[in-house]
Amino acid sequence: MPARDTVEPWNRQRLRAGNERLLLDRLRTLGTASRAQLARETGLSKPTVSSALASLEAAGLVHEVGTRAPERGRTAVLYAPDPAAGYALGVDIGRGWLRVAVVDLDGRVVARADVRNRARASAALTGLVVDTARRVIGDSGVDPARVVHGVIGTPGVYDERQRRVRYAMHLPGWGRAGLVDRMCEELGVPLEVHNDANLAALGEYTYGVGAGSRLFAYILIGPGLGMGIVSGGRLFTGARGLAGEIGFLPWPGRRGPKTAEAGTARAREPERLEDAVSGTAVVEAARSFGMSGQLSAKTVFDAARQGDAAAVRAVELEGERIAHTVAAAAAVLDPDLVVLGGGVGHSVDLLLGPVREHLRALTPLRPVIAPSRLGEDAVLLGATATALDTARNLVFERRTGDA
Amino acid sequence: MPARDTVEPWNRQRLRAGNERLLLDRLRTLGTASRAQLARETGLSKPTVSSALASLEAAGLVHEVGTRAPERGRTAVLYAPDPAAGYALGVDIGRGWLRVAVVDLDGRVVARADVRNRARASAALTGLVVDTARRVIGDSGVDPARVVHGVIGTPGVYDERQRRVRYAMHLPGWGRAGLVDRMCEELGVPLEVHNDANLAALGEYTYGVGAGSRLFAYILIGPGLGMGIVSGGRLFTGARGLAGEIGFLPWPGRRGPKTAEAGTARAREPERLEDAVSGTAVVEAARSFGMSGQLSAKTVFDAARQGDAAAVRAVELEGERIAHTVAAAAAVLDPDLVVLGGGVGHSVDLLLGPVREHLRALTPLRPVIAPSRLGEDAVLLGATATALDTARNLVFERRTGDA
DNA sequence: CGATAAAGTTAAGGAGCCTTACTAGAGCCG
DNA sequence: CGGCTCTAGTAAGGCTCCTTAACTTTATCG
Repeated sequence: MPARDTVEPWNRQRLRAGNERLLLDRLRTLGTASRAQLARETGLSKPTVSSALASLEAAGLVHEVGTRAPERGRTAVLYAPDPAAGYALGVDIGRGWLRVAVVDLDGRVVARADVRNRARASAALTGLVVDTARRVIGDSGVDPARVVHGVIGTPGVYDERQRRVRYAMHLPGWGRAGLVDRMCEELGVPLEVHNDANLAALGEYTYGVGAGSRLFAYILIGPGLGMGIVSGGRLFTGARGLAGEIGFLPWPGRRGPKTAEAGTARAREPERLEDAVSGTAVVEAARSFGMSGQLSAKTVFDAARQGDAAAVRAVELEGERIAHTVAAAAAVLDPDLVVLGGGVGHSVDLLLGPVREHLRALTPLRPVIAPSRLGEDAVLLGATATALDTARNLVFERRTGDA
Repeated sequence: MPARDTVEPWNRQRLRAGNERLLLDRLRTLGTASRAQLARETGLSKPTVSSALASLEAAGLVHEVGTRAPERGRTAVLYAPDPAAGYALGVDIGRGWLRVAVVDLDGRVVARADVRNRARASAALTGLVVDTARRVIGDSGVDPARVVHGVIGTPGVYDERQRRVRYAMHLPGWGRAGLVDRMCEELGVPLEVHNDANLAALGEYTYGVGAGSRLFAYILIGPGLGMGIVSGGRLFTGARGLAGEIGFLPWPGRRGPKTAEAGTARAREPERLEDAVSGTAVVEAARSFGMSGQLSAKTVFDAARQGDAAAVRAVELEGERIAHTVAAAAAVLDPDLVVLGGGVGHSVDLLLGPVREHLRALTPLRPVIAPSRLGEDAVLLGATATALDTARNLVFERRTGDA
């Protein structure tokens, strides 16, 4: 496999930086450790560890946190990364809710807000995001200058060139150019934008059931349909960031490979897989099976739980369609785990059975299927996890500058 | 994105090795360069380049290859990597043909053989591989000890634990355990086994139309159906090496999402996508449309080229089914390029039109679709490219040992 | 033939790591 | 209680390898 990683020359400064980085990372995974312990674990000599750790402490990235007495011998001084050396911002812009959180470098949430998103225009939405973020940072008591990076999760894909979000049909006005730049400016925090399904996948990988999976897929079923793919701990985005846009999967409802010839397209089938699987599709299916009244995905699932025949059939159909989606993803990606989340997350217990059953009929590849553990928080936590990663890098790289 | 790369400490020796590596890699991409030029390009100082290059030369990895006079000033001494510092072996085990090639470190083929594979048992096949490989190495005039690594391409997936190839239905006896170990022993060359579609993808990426693609998919249509995925220059294999096993894609012929309810499974449709798209499926389709006689995929395509109505319909159907495959892959992976290869490679010109047309109806995502440039050689060249990469690493790492 | 420019070497200096040898502190044991 | 032993951490010296700067060599140009 070609493609090298590093292109920079390795001089002594890089050597030093590399070792400090190594120590800091090890300290983060261990939580707390003495110098002697770090020397044993990293393979560096004790003097080197002492001096590198002194640099890190001078930069404010690390500090003493107490002592520990070994079974015999001198008590060791323990060090730990300083969680307050920087903060990261996570934002989840959904159709119904706006969620914002600030986390410290340990990943702990220090402040959070969930507000209803009633914005119907771009200016209202950006204003709401900026105001809420300012309020959350204020609530946290953190110096705003210490918030070094932010990540926003949203439906659609951010186009770096045009500086706008594309394919975000459910958020009115959100596709205008320059919105993110303006928020970035007003908040004074560098912002990145990522697809919500991708972030949910990363969140579930970092804090939820995905931990340790070699390749896992997170299917986000809400107002829309999306999939996030995490491969070896990294997001898999495809050539243009559109990987996992499974709303576009070929779907017999649209124009089956065989019906093309005969021209016998069937009437009531939705045109796109997205419309067939998303939350609104459940409602439509329930209606076509005879349910009536004010329906939402939640009420249909609740009715199915009560044994309502039409609702049960709608849920069954939804399970079948999800199975189709999972089967396609399994054949192409070979995941060891598929997580179902999003709006239907609360009702995955009802769906798991039908999905697994139909999957048996569709394909011999059967990855483990599990419900989301983070539920509605997956996108937000994925955003903070991503921002956290960048923030840790930034704080480390700036360590020589000021402090 | 979490997951760090290096875990080892950076001491002085690693520093030196890293810089030598940097120089060697740069020399490989440039082909040939002077010391001053390398110093400018890598950012290392001239004395460092001189001394590191002297080490590499002492190890036999690099040598002088002449001089070049700049516009003004002293003539420069040019260096280049020594292609004879090691060799790599590539093997393509197909149902009809066995292909073996030996390449030098520059990737140039120094000897090659293509023989018919008539083996019908495991012993015959391993014997044929070993004999042919020995013969090719002999023909090349290369010291067998200098062949440091080999890669074998085959249908199916190699299971490291059970030490056998799985899912290779078209090769009788090839699934037995320990075969690869035995060949490795008899040849005295470390061997790896990879899926043929994966290697073809890598071959097409390295030497063919895939060059520079951020994410590209190679669909191998032959006796079977497979897909290789190259992401950022690296093979994407999924959790268990089964990524791209698109023979398992859900296919309405098997049991469409809708026919499940109505129970109106249609008669003549193949059960699995693999059977519907592979070369033999073209023959069956042609037959069902009225062609008769001794048919092969090639004869059907030839007849279509002549205007035979039944053959044209069969090709049309094949194009439609391939479009289904491409659409599924596009929605999940977002490739910027999809290459069609394998046995149908010669006839891709006939298929491209129908595939593109049906794709328009299936999905708004339309990656570039191109025919394979390497044709039947894709698997073999992918095998040599993969073996070459390992061989280069091995030769570099052994540089201090003997030489 | 001297000025200029580029390639490459030599010499001096320094950064950072390792090893060795030491000090500091804590428990155990006679 | 003093010495022994074991671990943590520090100090000094040495080694490797990189950089800077000056110098040599060799080519072209006026």
